[in-house]
Amino acid sequence: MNKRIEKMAENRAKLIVAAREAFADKGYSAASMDDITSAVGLTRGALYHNFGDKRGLLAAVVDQIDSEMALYAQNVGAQAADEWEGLLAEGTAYIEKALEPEIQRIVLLDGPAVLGDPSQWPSQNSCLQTTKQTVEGLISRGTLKNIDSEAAARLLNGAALNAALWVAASPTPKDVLPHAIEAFQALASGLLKKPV
Amino acid sequence: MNKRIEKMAENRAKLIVAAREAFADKGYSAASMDDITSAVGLTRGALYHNFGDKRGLLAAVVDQIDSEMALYAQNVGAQAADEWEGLLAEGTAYIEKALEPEIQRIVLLDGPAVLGDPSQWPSQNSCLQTTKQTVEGLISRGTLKNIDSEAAARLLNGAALNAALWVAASPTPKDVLPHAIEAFQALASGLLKKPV
DNA sequence: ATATTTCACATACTTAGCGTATGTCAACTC
DNA sequence: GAGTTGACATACGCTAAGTATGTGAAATAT
Repeated sequence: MNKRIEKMAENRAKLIVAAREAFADKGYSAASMDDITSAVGLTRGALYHNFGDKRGLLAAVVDQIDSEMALYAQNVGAQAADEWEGLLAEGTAYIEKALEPEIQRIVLLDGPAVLGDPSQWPSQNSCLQTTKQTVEGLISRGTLKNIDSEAAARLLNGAALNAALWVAASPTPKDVLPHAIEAFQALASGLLKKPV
Repeated sequence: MNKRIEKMAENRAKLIVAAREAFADKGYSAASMDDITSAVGLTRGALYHNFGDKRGLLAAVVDQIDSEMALYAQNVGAQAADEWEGLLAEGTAYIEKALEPEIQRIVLLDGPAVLGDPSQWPSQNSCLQTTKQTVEGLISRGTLKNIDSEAAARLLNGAALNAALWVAASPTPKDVLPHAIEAFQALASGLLKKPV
């Protein structure tokens, strides 16, 4: 029973997949809603019914990607030797993830422009929450200086984000990436109470 | 003589002013070119002749703002006691500048989304160049660790930028700003060879 | 089991705004 | 002062977002 809500969820998922592809490929504004819907055998009617408007669709896509990234970052962080290494690992993982064109285009470029500041997103930017928690743990354990955890998390993410943009846009990403990671870890070490 | 190029420069300037206002107010995509031109008694013909397309207009606006910011940052940095203090001062100046809605909307949100990575802009992001030079000076003097100067500059700017976005979006910017600045300075100190 | 309602989605239409092709008149050239 | 250039205006087409309305299958009621 309830074949309708089942079908609806299925269509929503299909639309998000199609939108994700189109947004990544052409960018938000150049991606047409007719193309997205017809790619999965639906019409704009379905889109407006499910997501309200084009922004709503982008929000749904961003939310999905964001969740995936947070999950990934958490896994990477959990595998590190200690929590401090975990923070560094999370950061570099973030940089590497952000090298994917899809992430850049949708989450780092179009997302903020269309939806506004990431920290205000309904998805709450789960990625940010992850690092914030790690930072808090490290502060309470006396590893890090006693600074505002949200501030630290935001700046770390911002640094990593720009590092990724820079690396991706460079003609030789492979050569530049190590420099970016090195710089990131140097900056992060500024948060340590007792410098290495 | 040459009344024509004079008039043209004047019109260009007027259009940039109008565009700057419209972009800051409504955002890039919502700002209509008809509105911009009619606001200064011209038509879209003038706009397309001078800037090629809408993107070209945004590029011109961004270029102007960027130059202003670089000039400001340099002045602030030059007034500091030493070069290290100058770097910190530049960073906080950047954060404070980025609190202006105009800067945020045009340079930090719409700019990257429409024009792509800032470091590839024709204006070369003069602001970035300024910090890069400061960093190089500090490295050669042995104050900072020997890391890639461009990487350091990019990450510092990125951190500052996100700090500004965060502060501006917060319900109580005044209270949050000091935390942002504190975190920024902590991060920056990670670049120091001999920690304070 | 049939009638009724609901609602997920389709269809048709309106409108806004970018880009382009063409026109025009003042400013420079010869 | 006739010809040419070029900065800008005018007019048009086209794409694409949003909206209002239609439709048929699934859920519910009788």
